[in-house]
Amino acid sequence: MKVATWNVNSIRARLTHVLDWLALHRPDVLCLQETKVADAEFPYEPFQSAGYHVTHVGQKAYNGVAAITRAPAANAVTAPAGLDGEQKRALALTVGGVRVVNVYVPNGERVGSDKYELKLKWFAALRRYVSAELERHPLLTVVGDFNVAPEDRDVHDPRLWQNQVLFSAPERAALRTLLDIGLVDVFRRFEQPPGSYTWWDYRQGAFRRNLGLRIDHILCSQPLAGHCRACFVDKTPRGLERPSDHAPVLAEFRFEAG
DNA sequence: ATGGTGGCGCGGCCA
Repeated sequence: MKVATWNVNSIRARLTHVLDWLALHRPDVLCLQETKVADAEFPYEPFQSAGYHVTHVGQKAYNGVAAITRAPAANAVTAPAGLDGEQKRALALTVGGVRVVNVYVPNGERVGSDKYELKLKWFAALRRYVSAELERHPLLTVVGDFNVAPEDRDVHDPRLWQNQVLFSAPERAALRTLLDIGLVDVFRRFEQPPGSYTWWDYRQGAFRRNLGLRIDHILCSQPLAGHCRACFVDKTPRGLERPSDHAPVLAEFRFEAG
């Protein structure tokens, strides 16, 4: 089973990139963030033609999350408790026996701003929601754009980024609370190239210079993490014409028979 | 340099 996450920064602007990537990797579930469309404007048809089902919760111009699944999803929740505000940033569903929570955590603007405080509150609500989900679903993954780099090695220049939004200590502590309740960052279960990032600013040739941060994650419950056989960032789409500023992250799981 | 690039949607917000 393959699970992927990708902040596409507009599904309409990135439709060809996403369809090409889907055809190449054939994930069982691809979670998207920043679709930037209301539900009625989502381009369902091309995904259905590719043999996929779409669960989407979005709004005009901002935010929006989707799960693209090979099998029909079960028990989809598009307004998770505590994460159900005007901003469409979370959904949950079950596919292939795995509970998948797809999140687009608020960016936080800058340390100390109102949006920063909202981001920390959002993390607290996410922790509460995931704790409840874990009790019902031992095989659970929380994926998406968390807008936080966990460690020094996830930032091209940790000294430059210390106390900055996306890497401040309170944000990292908030992300860590998800690990404290039992989730595992499966990316670090495997050997990775140094300088592995998932987001590069559009400005000043950041991608070409690999000035990035690892802020998109696949966090798994311990029972599910035990089945994880690979996890990697695919930088390829970030190098295409008119790319998203994020690259997709993909994890592969094996469930032995019997 | 309080900049810079990009999406949405057509001025300014958001990232």
